[in-house]
Amino acid sequence: MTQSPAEMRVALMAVGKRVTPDRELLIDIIGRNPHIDALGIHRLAQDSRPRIGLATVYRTLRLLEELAVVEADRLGEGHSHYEIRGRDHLHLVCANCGEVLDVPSPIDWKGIAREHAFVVTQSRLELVGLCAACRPGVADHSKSIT
Amino acid sequence: MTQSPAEMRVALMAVGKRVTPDRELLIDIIGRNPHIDALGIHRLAQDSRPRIGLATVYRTLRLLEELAVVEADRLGEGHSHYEIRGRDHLHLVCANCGEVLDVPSPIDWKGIAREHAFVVTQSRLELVGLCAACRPGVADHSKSIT
DNA sequence: CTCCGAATGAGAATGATTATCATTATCAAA
DNA sequence: TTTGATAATGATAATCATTCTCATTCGGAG
Ligand SMILES: [Zn+2]
Ligand SMILES: [Zn+2]
Ligand SMILES: [Zn+2]
Ligand SMILES: [Zn+2]
Repeated sequence: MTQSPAEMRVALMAVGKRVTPDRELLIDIIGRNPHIDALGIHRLAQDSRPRIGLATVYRTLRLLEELAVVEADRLGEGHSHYEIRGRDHLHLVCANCGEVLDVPSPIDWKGIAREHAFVVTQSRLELVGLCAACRPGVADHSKSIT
Repeated sequence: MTQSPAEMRVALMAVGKRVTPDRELLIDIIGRNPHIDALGIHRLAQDSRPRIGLATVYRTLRLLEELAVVEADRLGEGHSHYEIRGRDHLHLVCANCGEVLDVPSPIDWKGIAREHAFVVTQSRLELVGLCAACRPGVADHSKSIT
């Protein structure tokens, strides 16, 4: 359940997919930028490969999700953010500035799964609120709530 | 942080919004059908008020979300599902049949919040996996994964 | 009853994501 | 290396959920 940019190569080959330059670049970008979104990935990718299309970004993201190499989270916004699948953790999402804190997961989902005869394959946990910098009384950071 | 179809009336009036027949009907439907989606709500609403528009459903959902009367969850799918805000709980979402189990939340987010100087206003917790009926080796239920 | 702002319905617009299709890249066999 | 089969890609159209617009209707204060 843990992946690294290098292990992706194995995951791809395991299902007969090619390890292309595009795919190596994209997984590398995601690895270096936790919680980045599709457009952000595309923008960064174009620095190295100007002709890469947005469709390839989405296609690759979906493929890597299916291979359980990356995972998507909505993080309170209307689109997805991606990160390499790693240690189980939850997200503290600031509703004001968008800051996302990764916190070790306090959930014993093995126990919960056992208790409910449920096979857990994925956990999405997020707490939305205000980060220290955005506490009431502090000047706006960026994406203020209307 | 807990609401009932009746309390909505108070919440609406508190911010100068009207308690219309549409709104009463919609909140009632959501109350009776946990984890229902916008189209489902619209379909049921039309039984009582054939002329109600989908826009009204979405407008009302957004309003009730802002008033913290209902909350939305993605539940693994590409659209939102709604339920009345009640006891803090997490969702066990079956990736195969779509079944959603509500489980009391095992998360001490007060402690987490304190620890990270974070003011938590909302928690979205879900575990995706396979329910008892969909365990490997069991015949398909409905929405099988491709 | 009359007036005005709130609420609604119908449909256009938007934004994210996916599908299509013609073209290009890859890799193995000849 | 050339060829041929197949996977991957780019450009763009299509989809899907949700939001917006605006003309019309509704509801309640006066
Ligand atoms: Zn903040
Ligand atoms: Zn994270
Ligand atoms: Zn199931
Ligand atoms: Zn629930």
